[in-house]
Amino acid sequence: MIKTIAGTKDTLPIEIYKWHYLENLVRSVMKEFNYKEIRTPIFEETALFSRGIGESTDIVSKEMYTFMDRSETSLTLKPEMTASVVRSVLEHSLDKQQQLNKLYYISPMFRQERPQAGRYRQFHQFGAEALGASEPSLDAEMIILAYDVLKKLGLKSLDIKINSLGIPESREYYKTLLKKYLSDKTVHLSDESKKRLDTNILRIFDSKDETDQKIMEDAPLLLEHLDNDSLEKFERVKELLLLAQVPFEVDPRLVRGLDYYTNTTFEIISNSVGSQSALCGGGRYDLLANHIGDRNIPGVGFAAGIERILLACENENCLSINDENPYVYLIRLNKELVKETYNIGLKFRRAGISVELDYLNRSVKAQMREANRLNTRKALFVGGDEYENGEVVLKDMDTGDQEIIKISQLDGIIKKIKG
RNA sequence: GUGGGUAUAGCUCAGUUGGUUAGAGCGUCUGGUUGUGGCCCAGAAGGUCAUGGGUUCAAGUCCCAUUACUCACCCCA
Repeated sequence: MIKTIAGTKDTLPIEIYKWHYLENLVRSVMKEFNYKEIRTPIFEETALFSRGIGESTDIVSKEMYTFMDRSETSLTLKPEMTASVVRSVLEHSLDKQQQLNKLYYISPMFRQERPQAGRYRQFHQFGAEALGASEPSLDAEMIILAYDVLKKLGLKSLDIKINSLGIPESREYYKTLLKKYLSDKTVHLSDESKKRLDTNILRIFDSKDETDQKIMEDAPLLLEHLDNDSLEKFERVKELLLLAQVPFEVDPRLVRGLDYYTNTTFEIISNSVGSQSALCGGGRYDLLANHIGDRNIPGVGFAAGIERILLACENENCLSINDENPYVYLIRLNKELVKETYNIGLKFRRAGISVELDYLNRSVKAQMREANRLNTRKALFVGGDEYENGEVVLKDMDTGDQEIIKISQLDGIIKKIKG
């Protein structure tokens, strides 16, 4: 038997309503904030990601699905969306048509990691990117936007962590301070962290190793060494979050893995999922456009993991009601009336009312059981004396009440149901 | 890439110190008097006990290998 490959999964009909619900919610919140949807190809030239995300990152160095096509071009399935969106804005000069572009997406992403709870090789993200302004109001808007979606789903145990990485100049200076601080402690660091000394020293803060954490407790913090402009922007982000009544905590240790971040970074964490607890992450990337293109476009954005969010919803019992069932089930009382029943069903369907009926030649009892299983609101009986008299019987499945309706009045009934 | 766990019906799982024909609940299907669901009752279908080897008179059960799944590390959504 051929099965799905590791780290991918089928989303079966029984659970699809959750995805529809989440997707609809995302679209409506995005509309409230005036973000426009953008769709980009599932694969891009490899160079876009290696340059945009950063050669030294884990994503680029070991997690990308990269392959050659027949013309020997190196292609990569998108591992994240920001680089693609920025590429698209540059390519179509959206930044020249209007100064600020507010964009959102819902899309699959691909990373070749070892799968575990809340981590898949094909996974799905929704997210937003605002390109063309470095105003802190947009940084705050990203956090508010993401938080509103999660809140509207009914999620409770959410922690928002924010930090500022400042600008490269102050960050470089700070790195020398950190190196100096660690210089006499290097031997005590974990092997992983020793490697980070050269590749990405900031990420030693992320280490889960206990001795590492102890060492880092007294380390100098980037937040204490920001330039004045970055500090002021960070203050404004915090002000706006307070005003929006979005709870957050400043986490000076929050260091995101991607190279392109400047100033604001943030993460939304849930403690009702497994160890992959980040539902959402994002930040500002004012330098990215220049990296992959020919001009500067300041930007800020976030990405949220749909599988993780749905997992959290499951564990917190949100989204438990599936309302994607047909409205009425047609019960065929006499076997000879197959065509007639089918035709009445078609009438409902073409009028925009969702209908199911029997395709298996089953007994009336079996048809009723099916109607009950589907949880339809009504059952409509076609056949017997009533049908001979030009009538059908409409039964309410909750109350059990039945009423006799002239077939000639069916159009009116349909109108009433729709109204 | 590293480490732990698991593998018996469509799903969730029992299966004793190895011992006849492998079980339950849920789900599915049929029926419980002409044409009416849920609850209840009766019945039916459904299994290469992951795969391959080994030990034994005898293996779902013990041993080894393989594969798959799963959780965690690294990192991330």
